[in-house]
Amino acid sequence: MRISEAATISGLSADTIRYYEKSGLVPAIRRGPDRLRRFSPENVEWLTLLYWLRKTGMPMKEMQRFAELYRQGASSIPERKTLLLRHEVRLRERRADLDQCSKVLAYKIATYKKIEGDLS
Amino acid sequence: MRISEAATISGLSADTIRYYEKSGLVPAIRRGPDRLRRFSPENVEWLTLLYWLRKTGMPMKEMQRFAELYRQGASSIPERKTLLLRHEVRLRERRADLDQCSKVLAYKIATYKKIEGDLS
DNA sequence: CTACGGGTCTGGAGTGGCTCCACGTCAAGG
DNA sequence: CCTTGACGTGGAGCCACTCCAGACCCGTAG
Repeated sequence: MRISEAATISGLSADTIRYYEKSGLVPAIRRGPDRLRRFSPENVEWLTLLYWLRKTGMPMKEMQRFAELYRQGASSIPERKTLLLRHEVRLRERRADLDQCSKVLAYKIATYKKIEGDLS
Repeated sequence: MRISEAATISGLSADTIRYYEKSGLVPAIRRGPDRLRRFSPENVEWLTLLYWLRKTGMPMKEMQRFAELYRQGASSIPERKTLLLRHEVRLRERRADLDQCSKVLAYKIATYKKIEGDLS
């Protein structure tokens, strides 16, 4: 499959995929005889994973490390697992941020409503 | 109060506060006779709000609009409220992203565990 | 055969939102 | 009087994209 299809499936843009490849985040994208990229299902699965990791705040350096481990094969699985577990911690932190922000907003909106009530 | 204290209380860095002021996100920061910024409690409350909005993904353009409305006084309160309500929608979307990512991670980690089990 | 439209390539510039730094000023303390 | 430390400004640097120009290739229509 070619880049546009890989983009729609993974959620990343074609530009971002190329950028990720250049930055070493995507191991082993082959090229066809036409020099165009060909994406295997594993490639697309990998990109989809990157999509979610990035979207939830994993920095590129960490994704680079992750890709490096991936290239090293099955022996790196324990370390890959710890990396993902650390990301789960980040998810929890982000959820706490969202909750905190919800509270702040609820308070603000309530005071706005009160002011509106006072004015009318 | 001066910038470093405002920074620790609001959660923003002094650099970011100066940057926000320059970008028109913080109305009416006075200066003392020493030309240093003096932050009122309302200033700090405002900065804290900005901190949470930014941290949860409100773009600067929207915060600029918000600040503009704030400068227009109480008559802009309905529009400020809708702006915050729209941000609440964004919070829900982000929570959904985190949940989705959690699922992806859980699946990945489970397959890693399975592979580790198979190897040993 | 040629023209053209569409998808892809590369390299490079531009953007958003900070972050860091050099250099200068000023007030308080030793 | 001299140093120290918080603050000021202007500008460079950084991350993670995003957009664009210009070239290439393929298929289809005229």
